[in-house]
Amino acid sequence: MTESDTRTQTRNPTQEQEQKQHQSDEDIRTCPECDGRLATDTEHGETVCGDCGLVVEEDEIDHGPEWRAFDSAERDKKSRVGAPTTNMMHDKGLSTNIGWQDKDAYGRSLSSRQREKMQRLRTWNERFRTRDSKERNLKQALGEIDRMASALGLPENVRETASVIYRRALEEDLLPGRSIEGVSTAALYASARQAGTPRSLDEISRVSRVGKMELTRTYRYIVRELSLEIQPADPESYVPRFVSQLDGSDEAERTAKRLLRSAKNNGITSGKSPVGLAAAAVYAASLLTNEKVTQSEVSEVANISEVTIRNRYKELLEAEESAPRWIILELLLESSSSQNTAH
DNA sequence: ATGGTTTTTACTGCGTC
DNA sequence: GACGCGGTAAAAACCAT
Repeated sequence: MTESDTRTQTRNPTQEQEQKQHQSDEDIRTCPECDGRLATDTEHGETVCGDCGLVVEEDEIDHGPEWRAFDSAERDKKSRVGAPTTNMMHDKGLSTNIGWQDKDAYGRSLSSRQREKMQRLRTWNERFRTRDSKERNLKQALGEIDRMASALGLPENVRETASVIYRRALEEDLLPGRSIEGVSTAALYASARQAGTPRSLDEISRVSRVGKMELTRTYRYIVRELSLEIQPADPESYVPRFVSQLDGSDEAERTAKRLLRSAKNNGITSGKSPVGLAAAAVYAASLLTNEKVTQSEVSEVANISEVTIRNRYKELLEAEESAPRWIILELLLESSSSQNTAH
């Protein structure tokens, strides 16, 4: 029972109930030495004689987990030892949480007296939990981040970093004068870019309650004040999403990425919008792989005008033709790579 | 605020199905 | 004739200064 002892939470009464039952299910065999009753000691994984203390069997329990995991993410998912702390909850999930069901640890209903008591505890616990304005602020912001992230299909780690960024903004008193929505949106935008799964400003502001203007202002502010290091979005990171939205093949995806790489090496990408480049690459790739996709379809999923796609994709194809010179250019660029966004 | 750059809007012409 | 595509000019948006 060490596992449940370390927990302060009583989130899952039924599981512990099962464990109890399992434990009382003892062997009733007799000792080979003195015929005394044998007892199973589940704590140490031994079967011992109750009379003479002879250990009949030992190490019969595998103390390791009964599951297997092949990477750390899987391990996180399967391990149920302790509650993981998470930045997605305003108190990192460490505060006491009183269940809403009026049941005790064994799943039995409480008496009405107990119920009243628990209700009072719940009230007070909630008041302490979200005591000051910062906590309440954070709570709302994290809810907002969560909502937007799911609307955009962003993975959990992005939400986590967004939470961290927001938390930092809060700690550095960056909030006054700015809306909670604005800052949470900016935090999400920043973390999505940091994680290499960027969403364009348009996409973000579509699910956010704040307009694009406020978002960009807040975003810039946050990035500056927290000195976050966010590189300009890599066009390639948009490609997989666009290709899949257009039902393109892996072949097309690879081709698009190759085009972008050669374009980058030719130095024609600087100053151009990454989304536009990605869209153009996807379109160009669809031509090269004979997968019919129209410009308007690409412009639809990428939210980029057809004109931009036209302009970019021509440049991409030209760059591809002068491919052999990449290597030289690459070397030249790398020696003076400090300013590849110069303009 | 300003100037330079990029993107968008709107419109037109051309070829094909 | 609708559609996909290409081009252009002017407006709008963006960015560093």
